Amino acid sequence: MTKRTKRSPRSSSETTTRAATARVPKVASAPLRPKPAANRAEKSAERRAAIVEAAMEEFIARGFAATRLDDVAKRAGVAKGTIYLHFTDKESMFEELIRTAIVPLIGNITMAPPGGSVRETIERFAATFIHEVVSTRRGDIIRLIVAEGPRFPAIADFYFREVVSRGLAGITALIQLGVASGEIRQKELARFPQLLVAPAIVAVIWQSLFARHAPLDAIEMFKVHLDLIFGERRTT
Amino acid sequence: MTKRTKRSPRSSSETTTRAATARVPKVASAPLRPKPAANRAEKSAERRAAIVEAAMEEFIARGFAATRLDDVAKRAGVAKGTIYLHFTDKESMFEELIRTAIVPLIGNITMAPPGGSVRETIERFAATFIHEVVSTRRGDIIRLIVAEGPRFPAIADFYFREVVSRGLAGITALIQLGVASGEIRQKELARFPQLLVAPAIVAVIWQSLFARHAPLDAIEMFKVHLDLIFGERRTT
DNA sequence: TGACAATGACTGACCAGTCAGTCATAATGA
DNA sequence: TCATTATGACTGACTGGTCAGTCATTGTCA
Repeated sequence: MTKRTKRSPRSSSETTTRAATARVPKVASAPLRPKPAANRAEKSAERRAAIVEAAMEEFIARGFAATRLDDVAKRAGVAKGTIYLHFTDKESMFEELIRTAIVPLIGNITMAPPGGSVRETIERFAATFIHEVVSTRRGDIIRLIVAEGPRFPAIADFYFREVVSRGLAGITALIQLGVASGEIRQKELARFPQLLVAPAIVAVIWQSLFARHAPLDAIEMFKVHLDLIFGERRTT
Repeated sequence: MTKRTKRSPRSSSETTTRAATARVPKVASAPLRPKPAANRAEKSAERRAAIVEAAMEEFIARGFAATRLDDVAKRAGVAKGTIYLHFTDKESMFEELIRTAIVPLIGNITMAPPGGSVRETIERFAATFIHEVVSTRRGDIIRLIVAEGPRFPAIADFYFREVVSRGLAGITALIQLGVASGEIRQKELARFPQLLVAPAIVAVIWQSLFARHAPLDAIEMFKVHLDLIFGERRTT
């Protein structure tokens, strides 16, 4: 019921921990040293980070229902009980994980440096997305949301509010900019910003399911897609 | 191990079954009456169909791991043991379900009447797809494949072989036709047929996750998408 | 009546969540 | 500075419940 209100981990110095095992400086008064990483709070934060990392891995590999917390604990190098010091239960753990995993995406997405043409902006954005999401484990998180969303309305809601609606709003603005400047012919595109990102979504899914059957050059595909919207690309 | 090879259910008269409980006519010779459905084979087929139907429902709602066969049995109006007369175990049941659920899709997809322009053909095809898949439970099956695919390589493989590669091949052919006839400007599109279907995939996902937040007119979206490919549509 | 289909109580493995006990670290005081 | 006490993070054996799969019994058709 009552959620623990640990603050999220700030520092994450992993290697130093082992190095400092032998002796712990007894600076009783000053909490001025964030680096050496050996006091209680920091260790706890590190463990939490390890749990989060391990849980992410397991959830991605097996889905929510099939993931065993015993396995998560083992992977994190921690006893099962420890998990419950950081999370109330499996379900809220899952939800919290998805939430925190998504947040950094928003940061990257919303910052859209307005330099250059609309096409350039979108191209840059798409390259970032493909590089940071499609080709990494974050893509799996998106797949995870698609997979578990219907069973976790809270997650679907959160994702819609924080990512989808904002992202689409930003893209709509970009499209309108492009229409105004004459770069984009098709005015109707602004009504369906989903069309612009659709290839990226498909790339994520393809990556998870079919990459080993037929690899897909997401960047190149997206360029062709942009050619459809902006007209033939000049040969680079 | 050994798969049972019952043929798929043909007749499905559900209400009549209950109505006919009291007395069963003894027409031993003539199998000319498909409706009353009371001999052994037919009853068995009906039960199997009920199980398949119920299992589909449960798997879509909960995913593979979280689905209880007790619930499937209850929903199908059957004892749990009966399920094991038709399927070896939960896993092979799931795989077989997905396979048989997908087959009808192929039928609908491959039949592409070549009348009219390429755009018309694609438009007709898309309308069918959206009507038959996006707006129905078959869309959920696609989502289910996305969700469970990584854990069931056999399913991902099957799906790629039987649906994705064939579908994309057909679409590639259509695109090349369009390029040859001058309807499609962008030759490169043939390299990424995924681009043509991407909006449909996105529509499926949107439907499952976000429809209640923001309904999406898939048909209209697809038309705008085709306008990008074929040029502005003439006002109907 | 014989053959086969259907049943559902039962088994055993599995797993989320608990909690009494341990021990490294922090606090206190002399 | 060192000894003593207090703290609370961490552990992992344990519990209660769940559920896939089985099989002896019962029902039904030909």
